Amino acid sequence: MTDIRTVPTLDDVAKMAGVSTATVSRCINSPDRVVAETRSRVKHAIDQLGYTPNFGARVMAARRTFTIGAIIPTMENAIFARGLQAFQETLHHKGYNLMVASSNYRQTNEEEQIRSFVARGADGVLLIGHDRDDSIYQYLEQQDVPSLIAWTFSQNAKHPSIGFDNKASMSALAMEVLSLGHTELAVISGITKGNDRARQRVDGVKDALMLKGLDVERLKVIETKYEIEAGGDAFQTLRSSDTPPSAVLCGNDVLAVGAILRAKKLGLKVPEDVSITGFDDIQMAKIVEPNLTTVHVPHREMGNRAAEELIQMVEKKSFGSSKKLDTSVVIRASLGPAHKPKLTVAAGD
Amino acid sequence: MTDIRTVPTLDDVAKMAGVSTATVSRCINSPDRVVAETRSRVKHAIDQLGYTPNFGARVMAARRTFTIGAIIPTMENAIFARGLQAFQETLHHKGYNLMVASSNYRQTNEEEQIRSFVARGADGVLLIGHDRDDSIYQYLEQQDVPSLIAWTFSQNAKHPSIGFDNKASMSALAMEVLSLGHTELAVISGITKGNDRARQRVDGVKDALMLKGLDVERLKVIETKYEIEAGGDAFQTLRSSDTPPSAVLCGNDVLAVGAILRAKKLGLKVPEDVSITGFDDIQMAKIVEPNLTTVHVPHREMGNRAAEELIQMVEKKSFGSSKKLDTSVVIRASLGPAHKPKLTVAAGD
DNA sequence: GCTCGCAATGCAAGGGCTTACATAAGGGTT
DNA sequence: AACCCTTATGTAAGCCCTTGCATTGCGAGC
Repeated sequence: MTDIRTVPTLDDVAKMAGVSTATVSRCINSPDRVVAETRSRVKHAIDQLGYTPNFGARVMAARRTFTIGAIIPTMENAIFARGLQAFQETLHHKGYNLMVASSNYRQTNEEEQIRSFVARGADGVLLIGHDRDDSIYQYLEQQDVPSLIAWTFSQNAKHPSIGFDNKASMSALAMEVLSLGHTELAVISGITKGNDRARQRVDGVKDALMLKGLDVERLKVIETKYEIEAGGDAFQTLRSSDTPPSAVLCGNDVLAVGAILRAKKLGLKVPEDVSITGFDDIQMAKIVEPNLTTVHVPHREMGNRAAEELIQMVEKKSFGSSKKLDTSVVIRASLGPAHKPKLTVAAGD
Repeated sequence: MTDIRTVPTLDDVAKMAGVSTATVSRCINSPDRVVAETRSRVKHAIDQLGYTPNFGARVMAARRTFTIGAIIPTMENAIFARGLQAFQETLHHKGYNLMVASSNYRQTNEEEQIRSFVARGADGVLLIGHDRDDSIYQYLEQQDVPSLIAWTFSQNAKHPSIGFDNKASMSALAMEVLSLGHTELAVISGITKGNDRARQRVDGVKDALMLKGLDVERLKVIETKYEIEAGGDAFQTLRSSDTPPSAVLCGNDVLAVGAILRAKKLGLKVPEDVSITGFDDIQMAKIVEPNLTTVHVPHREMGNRAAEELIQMVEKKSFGSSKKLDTSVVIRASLGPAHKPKLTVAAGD
């Protein structure tokens, strides 16, 4: 009956349980260092008082926030949403909270967000892709905040990453396309500047062409925003060239869906008149008609593993190890054999 | 040349600028209380040292974290992802960070997450929908953490909300359906337990039936998870009844897409054989074939406004005011006039 | 010229927790 | 029985800011 109406502190719990604050703290943070009987006494007191540790004090004393920051291009793209969902689930499981910010594919935004997270005491940060200014990595190192890169994987990068090989995956897909006799290929890519994933996907197509002994120079590449409409516009541009491609490989499913919709609008049949492929295998791929041939990426697994690895790095102060996840080419109706369209193109202009 | 290799603190800045720590603090937090000349001196010192305020200490002293928590059912549904994206953007704009957790439509999870966020010192929390145990609201009140509810709106609820009228919106859609002559309606709903939004949508359909003088009892309602496959299964169940519905209204677009895909798989034509509608107007609605008739919801606006309102509540300690946003029925190809399937009566009686 | 008020700044008290180190108690060993 | 080691717990020193109150300095009003 002393202080009614005030938030209980460690001290209160300690007094109630007849132990020191250190013991209470240990009960909470490393229970095995306290004998069972004491522990139960403390627990009882905690319940009685409805005690919750004060976050600020804890952060200050422990120099940890149990918070992980993730900076992704946008939550609106299903692939990030899905991976992030998995990431958060694992984080939560291990007692961490997730802070999220989005960069909108802008490096300056990303940098600002990183600094903001560090200032907010994030124990670690998850970043997408390797491409960014070196000063940011230095900053993170100087501030002693571990970072892990996801949605891509590269063996020889300086920083640990968990993801897949964008180049090889795209190359595998392109090989499938080429094996169907297509020779006139085009790529609708996302903006490659500052986006190694987009760049690698384009490179993957080039790899395949080289492997088949085809002329890489003839590959048409259009870069545009990752939006449905943009994909459609790019497709239309490609079609209106003198030598319209018989197969269009898109940098992701969103662009591919845009291309398919536009193709249909132009009166083209997919894949009879033109084959179209995507990348990511999001839900839409199985909804659009024809269903989209694409590269399947294990987004959830990536999110889960990224969380585990990052926590390792935070807790064990390990440097972090990279992990490559497998992707698979999923052949669906949007890809068909090449027919030389001759001059039967109905659309055009 | 004293302590090399250590993170600079307020003290260091103060010494360097030749002022007290209080002045430095004021420079950062309320610059107008410091004279310009001093301010610039301090700024200079901050830059020189690369000083960043220590988060923990700051939280502890100021009793604020500038962090807002949002607990949503799942990031994987585009409607939450999109709203959340907007929410985060506005938050960031105003100097707040976003913490995210997902409940997977489970109340117990949600409660745990709420407590976790409060313990982590969230300045406010964003919740989805009204349905939850009263004890949670009490807890939030007792802990003095303001909360705002989104994705729904109800005038007379005890708690402030920003969203739309699920019931009226669905009712408006149902009226459109009924006006096309459909009499045999069915609903594929999300699980309504603990989900007022789902419940209200079903109620909206019932409202419309009553308004038209039709028998509400005859409305078939199936509840299932918000997943494509589940929507398909539910559709199939409905079709296999003795009196298959001529129009199926789905609780959201995901279910509707599932229903459409399954309908096609079963050899049915949409909307000739059966009309199908959704709710939310996500991207998929315009991709699935036929395009989906649905209710358009201003997700981004909702996210932005929710952020503004919640910050108001946090900073001004205001109770928070509710705001209803407008939705609109979007008629697309998946909805057509009723034909009595067997005894082909012309529509429009 | 003196007093008063106000603006700018300084002083120093917390704020609640973690953890290195100190102490105490118990048990095994010789 | 003396000794040492281990285990359980206590003591108290931070951790680094914010902010109420105190102090100083200056111009205006009388």
